[in-house]
Amino acid sequence: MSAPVPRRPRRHDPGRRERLVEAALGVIAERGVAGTTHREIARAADVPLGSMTYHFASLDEVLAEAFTRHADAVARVFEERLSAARDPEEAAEAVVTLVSDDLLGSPRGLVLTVELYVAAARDPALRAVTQGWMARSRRALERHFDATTARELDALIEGLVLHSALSTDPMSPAQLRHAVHRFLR
Amino acid sequence: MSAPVPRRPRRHDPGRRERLVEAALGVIAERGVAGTTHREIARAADVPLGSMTYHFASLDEVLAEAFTRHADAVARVFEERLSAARDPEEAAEAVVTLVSDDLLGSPRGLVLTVELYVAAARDPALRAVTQGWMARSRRALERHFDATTARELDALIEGLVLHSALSTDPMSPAQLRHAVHRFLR
DNA sequence: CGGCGATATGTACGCTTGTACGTATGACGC
DNA sequence: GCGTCATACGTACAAGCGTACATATCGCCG
Repeated sequence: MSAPVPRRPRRHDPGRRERLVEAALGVIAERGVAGTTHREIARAADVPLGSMTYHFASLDEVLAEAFTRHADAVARVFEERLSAARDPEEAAEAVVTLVSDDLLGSPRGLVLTVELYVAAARDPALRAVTQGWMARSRRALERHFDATTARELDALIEGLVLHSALSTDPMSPAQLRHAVHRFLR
Repeated sequence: MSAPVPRRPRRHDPGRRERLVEAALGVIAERGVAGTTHREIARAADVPLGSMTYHFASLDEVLAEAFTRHADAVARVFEERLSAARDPEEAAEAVVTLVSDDLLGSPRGLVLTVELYVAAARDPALRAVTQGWMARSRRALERHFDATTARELDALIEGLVLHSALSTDPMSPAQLRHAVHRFLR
């Protein structure tokens, strides 16, 4: 009785490329860019190694697409929250929700963002991604605030998120609200 | 006539361990943690590969010491600038100088900091480093501001630095001053 | 329904990595 | 002076990497 070798039955998997990009994001969040390899992504998506080289020209290409997807997702939430606000007061509250719920809600997005920053420091293509993302955030804020305020507020958001993430005791929503209102007062 | 093989004459190099840690920081800044290897550090410090395994138990140990050194250096400057200020007005100006000159002055320190953040996300030992650093910064700010203000201001500084670093057009000292004073007003 | 081109798969190769370890050497205490 | 031991050095090795490529498979169009 030979061992029942589990031959891989998988075939005809449309959208596999997208699933691979998604799997790559998961691996980056869990192991970091440093621990993100063709083999690790393939394992996460349950596809053979060869599938990676078929769908992507290089590992850098996978990373670029994954980070682009991440930035786009975060920017979209940012825009939705802010476009739902009807006045500066609601906009301020939207920012608080954004930080405490969306950005600090799960460690995953946070880790991905910092990983992107590091990667962007050395890859011009990724720097374009971060810059486009920053521009979208600022534009969303400018629906409610003047350009200078928008830029400064965007920086404050960044700082609040990062600081809370690194801290042993993250700032509570009330503390975040206090900081935002103090700045906008 | 045999080729004059350049035998390595180096011997008896007290303080080599420290030089290696310093060299590691240079490599991290230039190639990132991902590109930081025993061989790369050894090359940067002009020592043989074997010297690495003699002085350090593992590569992680080198990274930990290097990042600790970096955090300490930045925190020290932070403390010096703020302890030199005599009143909140001077303290505010010290913060502006800190951000525009010390933190944004050279890309090196900035890259090292973000690399540290990423590494700390996965290494508890490094998280202790970032937390100790943050505590020192806050304590320095508390010489001039109440605890809440200190914490919020610290976050704002973080955001201003990161945002300027990622942006195509970094904020000018005047713009930074505007943001700081607006928050403290 | 037949074949062909896009997609999927397994494997091999050359390279770099972290680390271990045997040997060499010279500074320093006696 | 001399022996000893911390320090320094060169090299070897197994593991894991990105990537290339020959082969297999099957949806789709004629």
